[in-house]
Amino acid sequence: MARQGRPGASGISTSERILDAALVSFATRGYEASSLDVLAAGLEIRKQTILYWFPSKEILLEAVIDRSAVELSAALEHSLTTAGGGWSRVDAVVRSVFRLAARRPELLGLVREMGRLGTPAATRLVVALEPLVVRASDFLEGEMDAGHMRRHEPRLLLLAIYSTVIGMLTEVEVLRAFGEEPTARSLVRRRNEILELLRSALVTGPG
Amino acid sequence: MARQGRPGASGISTSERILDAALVSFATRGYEASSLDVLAAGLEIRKQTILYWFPSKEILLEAVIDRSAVELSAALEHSLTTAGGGWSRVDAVVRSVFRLAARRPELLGLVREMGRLGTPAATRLVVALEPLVVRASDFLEGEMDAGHMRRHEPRLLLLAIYSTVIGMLTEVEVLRAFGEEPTARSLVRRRNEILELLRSALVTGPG
DNA sequence: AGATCTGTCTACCATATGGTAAGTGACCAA
DNA sequence: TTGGTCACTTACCATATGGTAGACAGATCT
Repeated sequence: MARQGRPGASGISTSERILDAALVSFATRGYEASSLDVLAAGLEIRKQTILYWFPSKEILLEAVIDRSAVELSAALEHSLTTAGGGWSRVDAVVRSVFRLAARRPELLGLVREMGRLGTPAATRLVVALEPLVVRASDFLEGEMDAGHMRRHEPRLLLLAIYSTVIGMLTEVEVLRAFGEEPTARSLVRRRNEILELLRSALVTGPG
Repeated sequence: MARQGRPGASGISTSERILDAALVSFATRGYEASSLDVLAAGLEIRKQTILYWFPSKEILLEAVIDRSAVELSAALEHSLTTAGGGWSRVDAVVRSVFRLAARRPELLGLVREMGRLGTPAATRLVVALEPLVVRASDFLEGEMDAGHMRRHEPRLLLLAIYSTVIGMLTEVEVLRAFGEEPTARSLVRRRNEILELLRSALVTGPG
């Protein structure tokens, strides 16, 4: 892994700036379509400075993934662990994902990009997020056992929730086709729509 | 648009073979990451033959999109128009999307790729599929008015359904992370899971 | 037979790509 | 003062990219 490099007068270190820009580019244009030259130009440094901190493009990708995985875990783990039981915890997690999407959309974009970054890059991200999946899945199963939620296969249910949330957060072009502009207001509407849907799909008893 | 070119002895015309291969490559590797040289090599022709039929890479993309839009519309329009009313129509449409995913996964992959193919390519696909969206949206609204389905904003509901289905069909890497192998058996399980979920989320009255 | 059209090819080209090698200046410890 | 490390640079390079120009064989038309 690349060492840190102290922050210059500018505030954040060069390597951090590179990671930030690379994350955005990988998440929006895609890894293969991102070029080190363009990246460097955007940062007003030379390409070789990038290669100084990250000896190859692939190593840069790995660094981006590792850092993003940490950030993603941090954002989710809190609400997944501490929020109340039953539906209110699902609600809390979904809300925190939406909050994350508003603050750092690139992170969700990178997750969506996973599919194209075949092995081993995708594996790296998957492995890093695995504990989260396990925890979420166990939680859902427990709630079903307790009769608080309709019975489904926890993993598949989780996959469905994931797909819905990620899709509604990242598919900007499709959004437009469906008449939604990617504004903050729209984000809230989409969040509420998902919550309603999930609630009526999952919660048992009087609605 | 490129003319057709009669089919050689081999069966299908060169231009069709190019479109097929390009669709697969665009859908899996992405447009920018697909190279004409590699495409040509896979077809055992020279790159210039591709450029003969499609004068530029972008024109090739447009042709791929146009053809795919036709195929997508055809696959969906039938079940969207003819299947029974209420829930059974939603059921029929979802099933036909899954059938399409089994037969021609590239088509769904291309749709998912839309986001990265910014304007005007994405617009092209969106415009071509717009009538489908309108019809589906109107149908949902009608069912809600009739009290057959829980009230939601039709467009947002459609977007959520779209996200879920596309996600569960195309996010192979995530699938693995969630313990699902991309087999035919798994496809059926995922389909049934989605149908159950949607049913409990949408259908009113005794479940 | 000669001219034309069609489909594919070889030969190039300018540019962009990821990456190597070797510098340069600032700072720091001896 | 000098030697070394750090952060970043200029100078290259082999390869791959999308695309142009034009040759060539076979079919079709006159």
